[in-house]
Amino acid sequence: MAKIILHIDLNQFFVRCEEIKNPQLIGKPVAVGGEGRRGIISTCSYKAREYGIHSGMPTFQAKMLCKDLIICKGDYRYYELMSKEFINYIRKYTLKIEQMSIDECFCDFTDVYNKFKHEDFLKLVKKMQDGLFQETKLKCSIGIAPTRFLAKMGSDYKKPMGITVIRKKDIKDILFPLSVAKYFGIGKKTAPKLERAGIKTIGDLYYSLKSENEEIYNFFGKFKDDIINQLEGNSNDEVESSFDFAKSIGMTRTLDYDTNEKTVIKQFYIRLVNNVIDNFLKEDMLCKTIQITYKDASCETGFKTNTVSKSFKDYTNSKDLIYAEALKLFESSFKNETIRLIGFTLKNLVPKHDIKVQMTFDNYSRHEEENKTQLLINKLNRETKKTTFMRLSDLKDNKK
DNA sequence: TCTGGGGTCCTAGGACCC
DNA sequence: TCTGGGGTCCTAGGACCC
Repeated sequence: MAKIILHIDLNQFFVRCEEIKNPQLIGKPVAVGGEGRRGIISTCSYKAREYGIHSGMPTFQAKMLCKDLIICKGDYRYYELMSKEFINYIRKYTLKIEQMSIDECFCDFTDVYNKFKHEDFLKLVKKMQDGLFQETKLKCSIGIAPTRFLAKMGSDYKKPMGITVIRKKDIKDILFPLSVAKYFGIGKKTAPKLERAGIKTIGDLYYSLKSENEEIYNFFGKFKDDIINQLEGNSNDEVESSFDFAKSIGMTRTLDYDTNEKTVIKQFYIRLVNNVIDNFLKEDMLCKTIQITYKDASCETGFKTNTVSKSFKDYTNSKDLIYAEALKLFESSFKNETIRLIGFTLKNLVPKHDIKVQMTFDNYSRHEEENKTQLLINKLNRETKKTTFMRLSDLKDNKK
């Protein structure tokens, strides 16, 4: 029997958190974002959207559109606490929850559904939505569907406080008329290309793939079947209520002013490296790769981002090793360009518990090449882990 | 005043091993 | 002389999402 998957999406979450903290903000043009010279809007209230403000817009531009715009700096610790309240509330209904980001999750409601008739089930979902609001003051939109993809598209369909059911037979009516840019996974680079090729709606996309339109077919390569499956309601429907480990930890920061002064950039970089290593060490993980990100200040190249990376021979959590290699990589990669942004990321992370390590990392300062790690990657015991950890992870729909 | 920052996944070319 | 082919890892870059 088909599954009943819910996707629950908190409406304008950061702004809503600010409104809960300070109800005087309700109904006003409010945005959460950076206030500095190079700040941008992260989220904004529906009132602010009436002025044409949207996320990703530079703050100064948003202020030009609405001079009364209230900018909140953003309190991410507080948002994380609210996010935990959200998940804890949903747990009253099911434990099959997969948190996708700070403000959204998938739930498998198949068992819940089986206890109710269809009509009663919708009432139950409505009750859950209202209950969340009463208990936490958070608003959410809910998509109900037999697959994750359709549930995700459903929660996006009607906001705020929407509930949208997309059964297989509803796909043509609900999704096909939508702009192709609404398709989850098609972003601002791909959508214009498709539109130029005459693919304007999700329906156009589906029929062109089905008719084996060669241009579109080649464009999507191996994903064409995934898209067809998603649009026929046959894609992945497993909700994995598992602990999802981060695969990378990093920080990037935009400088207040572009510069090519090596001493300034290096100082800035060292602060980033230290912060990233500190965050990493809290996670009980090992890493294998370090990466530096540079955003070139030259406008002609359109803020081109360059990365350089280096992998260690073995997984490590040695602060000394990572720090020393981070400096080396900087020295070998920085070419006196004018820099707008710089970042440092640790990649290829694995949980320490999953690896049996004979570590001699402490010897690093004596002889770095002597580090010998013997790794045995064990299969995660996913069942015993809880889903409270908040990490972005990806939708499994595209994975086959 | 002039476009952030946290991530994930995929791809392609080259190196290297067998 | 000439130079296969599979597999894996590393590196860099691109697209996308929240």
